[in-house]
Amino acid sequence: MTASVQATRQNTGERLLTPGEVASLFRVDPKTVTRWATAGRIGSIRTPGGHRRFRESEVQALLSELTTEATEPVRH
Amino acid sequence: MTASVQATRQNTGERLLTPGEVASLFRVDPKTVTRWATAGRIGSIRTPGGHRRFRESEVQALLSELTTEATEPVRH
DNA sequence: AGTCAGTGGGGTAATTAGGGAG
DNA sequence: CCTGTCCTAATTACCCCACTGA
Repeated sequence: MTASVQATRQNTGERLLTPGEVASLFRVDPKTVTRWATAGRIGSIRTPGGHRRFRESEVQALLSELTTEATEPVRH
Repeated sequence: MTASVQATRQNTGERLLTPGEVASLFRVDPKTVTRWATAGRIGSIRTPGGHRRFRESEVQALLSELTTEATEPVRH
């Protein structure tokens, strides 16, 4: 089927990450990532079952801010 | 859309997605989408052979509803 | 007639959510 | 204020084999 491959990429090429994957990127516990989502520090998509998925683009953006590492905490 | 793209179209112009396509959108396993249908979390249409198809509008609505969880003011 | 990726059904590990205490 | 760990329950992921769909 040729349509399946195409339909997969229709959504702006937005890749989603699991809490565990995000946790690995930040070197933190998955629970911490969950708290970030609850506090609204990072956007999240919930599956019908209640599990969270995170946009890779948003995660990358947050990682970029970390590499810019200022001595002063980022005011949000 | 007058040319080549002749995807699965219903009378209502409703596009149908396969379990694999829906799974890609939510970053879950196709089997998980099947469980959603079994649990009634998402509507499904069965082919004469028993395979499930899902309405794109319903899937998109699910994604939209569950996309923004943070009601807290997010400042950047 | 065939091929072959995708799906369904069943069952068993691995993640995750949520609260709570350190 | 933020994070890592412990706990139970729920959800999800990966394994098998047989069938469907294009």
